[in-house]
Amino acid sequence: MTPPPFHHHGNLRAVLLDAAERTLREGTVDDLSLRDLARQAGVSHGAPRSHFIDRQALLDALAERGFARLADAVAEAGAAPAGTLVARVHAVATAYVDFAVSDAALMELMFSTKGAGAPPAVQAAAARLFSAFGAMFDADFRAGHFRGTDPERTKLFFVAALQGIAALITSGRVSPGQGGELVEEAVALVLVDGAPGGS
Amino acid sequence: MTPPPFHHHGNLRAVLLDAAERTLREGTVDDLSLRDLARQAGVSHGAPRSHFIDRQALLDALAERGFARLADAVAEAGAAPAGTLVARVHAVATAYVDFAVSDAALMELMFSTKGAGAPPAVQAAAARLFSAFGAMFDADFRAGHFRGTDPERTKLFFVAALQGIAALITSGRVSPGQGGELVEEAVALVLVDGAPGGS
DNA sequence: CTAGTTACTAGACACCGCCTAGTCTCTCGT
DNA sequence: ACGAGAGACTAGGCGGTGTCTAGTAACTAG
Repeated sequence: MTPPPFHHHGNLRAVLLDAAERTLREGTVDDLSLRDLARQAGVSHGAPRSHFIDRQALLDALAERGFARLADAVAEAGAAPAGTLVARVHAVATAYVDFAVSDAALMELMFSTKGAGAPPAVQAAAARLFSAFGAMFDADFRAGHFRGTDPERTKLFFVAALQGIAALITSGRVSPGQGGELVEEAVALVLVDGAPGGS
Repeated sequence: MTPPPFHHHGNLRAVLLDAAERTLREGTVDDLSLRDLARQAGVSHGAPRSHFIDRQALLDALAERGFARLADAVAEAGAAPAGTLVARVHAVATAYVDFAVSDAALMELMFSTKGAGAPPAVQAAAARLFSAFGAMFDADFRAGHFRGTDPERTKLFFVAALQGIAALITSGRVSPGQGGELVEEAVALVLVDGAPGGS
C-alpha cells in the first residue's frame, strides 16, 4: 500500500505545498521554513530543492495557488444566476474579503511580490483573477448601474477598497463585524442604487 | 568633538532606527537584520540588545515612528486653511498613498502587527493617526458633504480604500499613474459633490 | 544492458536571532 | 570622596535556517 518510502515518492511537491498552506493558515509567512516542511514530510532537509530551487520559488508557487483559489471563489460567488445586482456584487465582495481574512498570511504573500519581479506563472494567475473580476459585471457597467465614469477605473477601485478592508481587518484595526459593514458601504457607494439587498 | 567611540555613544538607538529605515526604504522587512544594523553602526552584534530586547521590538519601534510620521503627513496635508473641501480631501488622500508607496516596506510592517499583540506604544500611535484622520472632516460630515449614512463608517471606508489603492500600487498591480486616478475616484465617490477640484 | 536524468540523502558553510558572561563607564547615595 | 549599582557595550557560543555540493538510488530511454 505505502509507496516505497525511499526515493521517488512522487508527490513531494504537492505534500510540501499542502503543509505550507496549513502552516500559513495558522501563522505568518516567515513561520515557513523549508527545513521544517521537509521534516513534516519526513524527508531530508535538502529534498525540497528538487522541486523548489529557492525558498522564494516555494512562496511563488503558493501565491500562484492562492490567486487561482481566490479567482475560483470570486467566480463562484458571482455566478449566482438569480438575485439582484446588489446581491451579486455583495456576494462577490464578501467572498473576496472572507478569503483575504481567513487566509491572511497567504494574501499578504500574494500581494508582496515586489514590483515586476514575480515569475510569469503568478503574474498570469493574478491577471486571471483581475480579468474574471472585471468581466463579471461588464454588462451591468454598460447598463449604467455603477457610479463612476470609467468602468475600468471603478472596477479597480472596487477591488482596491476590498483589499483595504481586508487589510484593516487582518491587522486588527477593525473587527470582522465592522468589516462586513464596510463591505456594504463599498457596494452602496459603487452602485447607483446602493440600497442593501437584504433590508 | 567626537564622543568617545568606546562605550556609551549614547544615540545608538536612534542610529539603529535610522539605518533600519534606510534599509527598509530599499528592500523588504526581512532584509532587516540586527547584526547588519550593528555592523552599519560600527558596534558589536550584541549591542542592539541594550536598546531592543527583540528583533520584534525594533520592528515595533519602527512601526510607531511610521505611524507618527504618517499622522504628521496627513495632518499637514489636511491643514490647508484655504481651498475647497474636495481639494483638501484629495490632498489628504494623496499624502496617505504617497507615504504608503514611498515607504512600502514600512507600511507593510505597520499593518502586519498581528491582532492585538501590538505593544501599547504602537497601538497609541496608530490610534492617533486614525483619530486625526477622523476629526479632520467632522464638520464637513455634519454639514452633509459626505455620502454614506454613518460618518464613522464612511471615514473608515475611506482609509480602507486608500490602503487598498496603496497595496495595489506597491504590489505592482497598478501603475502610480493609475493610482492617482484611483485616488480621485475615491474622493469622487465619497463626497456628494465629487467633481475633481483641479479641472 | 548501459547511459542519463531525476529524486533524494548527507554534509558543510555562512548567516541569523538569542543568550550569557565579562568589562568598562557613568551615576548616585552616603 | 568613595564604593555600589546600573547601563552600554564586547565576545563567544548555541540552535536554527537557506543554500551549495557531492554522492546514491531508482526510473527511463536508446
